[in-house]
Amino acid sequence: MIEIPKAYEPQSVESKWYEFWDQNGCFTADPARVSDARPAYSIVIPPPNVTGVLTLGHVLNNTIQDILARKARMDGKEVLWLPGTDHAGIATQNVVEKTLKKAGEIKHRDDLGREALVARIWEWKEKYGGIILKQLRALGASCDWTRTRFTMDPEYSRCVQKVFVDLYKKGLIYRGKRMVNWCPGSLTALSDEEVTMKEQKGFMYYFRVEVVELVAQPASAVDPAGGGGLSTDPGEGACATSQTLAIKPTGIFLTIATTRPETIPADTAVAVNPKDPRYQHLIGKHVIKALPLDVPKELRVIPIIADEHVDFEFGTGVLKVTPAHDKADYEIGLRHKLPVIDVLTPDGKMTAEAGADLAGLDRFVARKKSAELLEAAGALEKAEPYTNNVGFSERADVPIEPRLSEQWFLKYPSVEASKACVVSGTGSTGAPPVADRALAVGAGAAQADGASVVGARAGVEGGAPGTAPGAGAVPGADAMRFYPDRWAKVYDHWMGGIQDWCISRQLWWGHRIPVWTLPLHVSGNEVAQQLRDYFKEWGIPSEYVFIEVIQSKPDCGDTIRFLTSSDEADAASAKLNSFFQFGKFDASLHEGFPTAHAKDLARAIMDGPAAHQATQDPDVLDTWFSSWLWPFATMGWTGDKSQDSKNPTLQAFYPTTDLVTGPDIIFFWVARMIMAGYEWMGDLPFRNVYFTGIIRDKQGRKMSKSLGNSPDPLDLISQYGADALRFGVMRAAPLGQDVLFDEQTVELGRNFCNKLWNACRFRQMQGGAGLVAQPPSAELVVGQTPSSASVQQAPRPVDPENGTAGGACATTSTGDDVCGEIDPTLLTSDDKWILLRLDQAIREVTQAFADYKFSDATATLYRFFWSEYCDWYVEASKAAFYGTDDTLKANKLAVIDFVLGHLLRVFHPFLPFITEELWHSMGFSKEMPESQGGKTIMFAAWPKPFTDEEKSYFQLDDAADTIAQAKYDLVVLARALKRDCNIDPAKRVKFVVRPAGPMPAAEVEVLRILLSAESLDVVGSDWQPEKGTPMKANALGELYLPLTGLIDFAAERVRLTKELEKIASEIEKVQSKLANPNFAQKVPAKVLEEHQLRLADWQAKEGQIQAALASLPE
RNA sequence: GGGUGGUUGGCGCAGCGGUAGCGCAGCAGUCUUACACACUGUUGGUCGGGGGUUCGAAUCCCUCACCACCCACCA
Repeated sequence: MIEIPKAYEPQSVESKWYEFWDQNGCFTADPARVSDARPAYSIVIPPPNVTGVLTLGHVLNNTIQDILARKARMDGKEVLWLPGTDHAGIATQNVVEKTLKKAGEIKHRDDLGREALVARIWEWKEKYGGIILKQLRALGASCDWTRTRFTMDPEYSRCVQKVFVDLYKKGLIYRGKRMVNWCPGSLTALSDEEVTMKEQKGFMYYFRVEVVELVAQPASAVDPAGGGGLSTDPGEGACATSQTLAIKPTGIFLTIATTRPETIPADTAVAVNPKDPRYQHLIGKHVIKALPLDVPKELRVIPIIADEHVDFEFGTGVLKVTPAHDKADYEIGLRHKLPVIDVLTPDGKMTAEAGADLAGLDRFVARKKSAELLEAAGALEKAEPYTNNVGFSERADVPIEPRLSEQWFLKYPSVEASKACVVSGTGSTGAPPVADRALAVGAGAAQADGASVVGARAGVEGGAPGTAPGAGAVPGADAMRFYPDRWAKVYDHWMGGIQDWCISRQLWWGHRIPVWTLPLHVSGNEVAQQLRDYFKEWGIPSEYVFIEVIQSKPDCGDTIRFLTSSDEADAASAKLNSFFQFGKFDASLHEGFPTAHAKDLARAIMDGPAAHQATQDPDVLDTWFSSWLWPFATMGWTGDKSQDSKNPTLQAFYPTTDLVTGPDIIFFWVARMIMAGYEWMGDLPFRNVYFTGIIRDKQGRKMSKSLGNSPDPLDLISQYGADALRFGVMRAAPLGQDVLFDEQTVELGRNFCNKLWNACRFRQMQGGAGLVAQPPSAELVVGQTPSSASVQQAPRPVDPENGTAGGACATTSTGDDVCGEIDPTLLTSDDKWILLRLDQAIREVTQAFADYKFSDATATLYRFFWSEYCDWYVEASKAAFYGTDDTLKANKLAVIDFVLGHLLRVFHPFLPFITEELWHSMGFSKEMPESQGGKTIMFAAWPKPFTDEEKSYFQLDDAADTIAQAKYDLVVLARALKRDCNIDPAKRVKFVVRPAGPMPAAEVEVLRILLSAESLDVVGSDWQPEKGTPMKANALGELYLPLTGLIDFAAERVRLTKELEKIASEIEKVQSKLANPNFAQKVPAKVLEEHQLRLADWQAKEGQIQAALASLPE
């Protein structure tokens, strides 16, 4: 006999079952099993950073995914939950660089060099990377670990390269010199999305400049504005021609407001609004820049220009134009052909061009310094405290610098198709959110043209929300839903104003841009053609390599640009690779290399300076440029249509069903995945997107290391158990709202598990010991019960003590010799009540799933299990268990088993470990066929609510429900009565009941047990209580608490009067409503009736109380 | 500046047109033979302010206030 411990101890249970699931391949998805009867369900994990460790955010996110996956398995779907990690360029490189620096191995990344550093990062990744995936196991995540992917897996890299070449060929990727967000901390360009605005306190500096006129010398008619003196190219030096201009002071001063005085040396104009009457007359004149002071005035002359961009309300209405260091200014510079002076180094220090006073200083030090310089020169008018928004690098947390640099940009593909493809997801009435799909639509089969998608949207807006928008359309091409749907607006807004994406990063860790350039001294076209022939000879298909001749500077020869999605496994590509690494050209002159051609080529290329070698672009791609392919690149996508159409995984599981992620990456990731999905798969990447909230502490603050308010989930798991953490977090996480995390909620989860544990223990004790050890009975297979599926699903645990008094095997009157069969004729009102509650709970939880309202589901589970099952049903069942009627006991056990068997299954997605443990130790697993719960509860069928047939089979009518409910109500009233009469709650007292209708002895006993009464006498209408006996009454009858000689009449009078007052006020409320002539006239009949009933109800109570009051002796 | 979400008892939330509910916490009892990680009972709210629609409003509309987040090149 196995004794269940008094308290649930999760630790050993959790590791045991996780190992069991894992080793038995329970998480493994097999596309071959997908069929009409077994639809596919898929989720791809939002890949955590490979450097990541588990946070509460991950717990929230992955618990939801796990719940969805487990529910889908119980629904009989073939489930793929695909895990993996992201290489996370900047973050990972930073981590490893820091580690190396800390260890004193390097001072700077250059100490190692590119190849060595990347090798070290790989080393680090192999050793420490993906810890988080291991941690997810502790949480119970049912990921298909056999399919774990990394965004820098060779196959994945090939996808990235392929996509790059594809986009390039489509003309969507281009290289250009643009203003980008430059991170002086990480020394790389960033996308707009990686910049977060922060309010910063600083100063608005007002400084004066003198307006001058320039008198051109006849000798040199140079335009001072565009003059070489202010040339962009420092190598060409200051333009001496300016010196020949005479400066004529005007005595007029302009005051300029700026927050960045350190950029004054980089100003190349001063702008005013052309409509600004204050300054119109100055347009075309010049000013002398205030800085740098060590440059002669003549060299600091900049023009006053007119530009609409200038807001004359702001500051002084005069804008200093710094094309090198401000996006808007750069635009102005372009419009007015202004020169660009860069005074900042990549790491944010002032260059020599900023003047001797500032050169070498950090930009923020220089800001103060330049203010001082202005002040010293008498140019500073004032400095006012000022708060403005400054863009920060999300990763490095330093202010970014707008910086002109040469980068790769992407014009987003499939934008039109991706726009407005999201429909409202609120209504639960619509198509099932968890889309059932038979064989998934593969690439090419689906048509997601913009028109049909937009049409779907229009239909919804046209007043038919919730109707399946894609109905009639190509399967798989219907729209996507966001939960909560308000994010669709955010998505639409972003899609509407979409800007080209800067995809190159000046880092070493990542997907290196698959572009090589080869400067030539000969005709590019000729060489290009030669090369194409060459590749042809090698057998390299043209789609693998793209060759073009690009424009070069006039004094140089042509440059050839190659793009290739190289495949190292491919012999031809190996040649290609070695070819591009031109330094190794000679080494490649071995067998198979067409020597003649090679020589020609070598001559063509190498007949020049050594610098003229093919070099690969040094930059890597933005991490998101690989993650946006995640839904299909993880499934073995190749981009080759015929190959992909034969890929069972892709065919079965793409598009994925649900995506669970945070709204903070809606642009970074979600939107881009949608575009990528349309572009390369011809279909959206997922049907539903669930946006989690953000985890905050109980004061509503974001979790952060510095605040120390972010508990380690693993600590919580070891302290409370994974189920407890899951349940706690889900309870606290309503759809669409941030989660205020309090450890207390995990404690509550633990208590809940413990309660569940003990509820099962109670069942074990009633049935005797040894449930576990009992072999399964052959005849206990599903399919023998009367009507229906759900009854058939009801597991009936093997009774331990076949034949004993406590056993469930007492033959029931149905005539079946099935153990634990519920005999409907023996069901008490309590039994029927709990079955109805169970039914209701199953309905609610199932609906909550359909709506993605997991906190609703947990609330229902909590209520049903704790408040209804434990507090009432189990307590009531003790009447039978303490009694002597074995038939009744057996039937009671059958009901309990039925309820627990369903309960465990409904709980399983939320509490996978404890439910699995109990499923087995209670013997439920022995009841079920191997594939439907016999082996693991994971594949047991999700409980269904009762059908009408089943309800009538069990005679689950409202009457029984009402009786049980009234019984419990009366118990509550009686307990309160005991308190009101100042009776020690522990004292067992005698009650007397006068039932309003017939009341079987068993019911009376239940009532007695619930009241924990010493006795409960049933009396008839002829019985008269002693005057003033405290009484409570409801529809069930009147309950007296005879207190011979103990009644405090005065106290009782007070109590009753108080009660009467309350009732009177309720009556008054209803009456006044009914008295309103408008009310009776306008109100629906149902409401009117309901009010009248309520009134009658209160009045009846009033009568009872009044009678009691009247019976009190004077 | 624009947008979104929120404002219901001490805390966290539900209710979204017809008797203001739940869970924690609090308070008072109880080691009642599943569970003190429990049980029983119980105190707290004119639903942010104002206006409107309605027989009736926490619930719909308008407006204001505050909080949070997102977007936006105001130097």
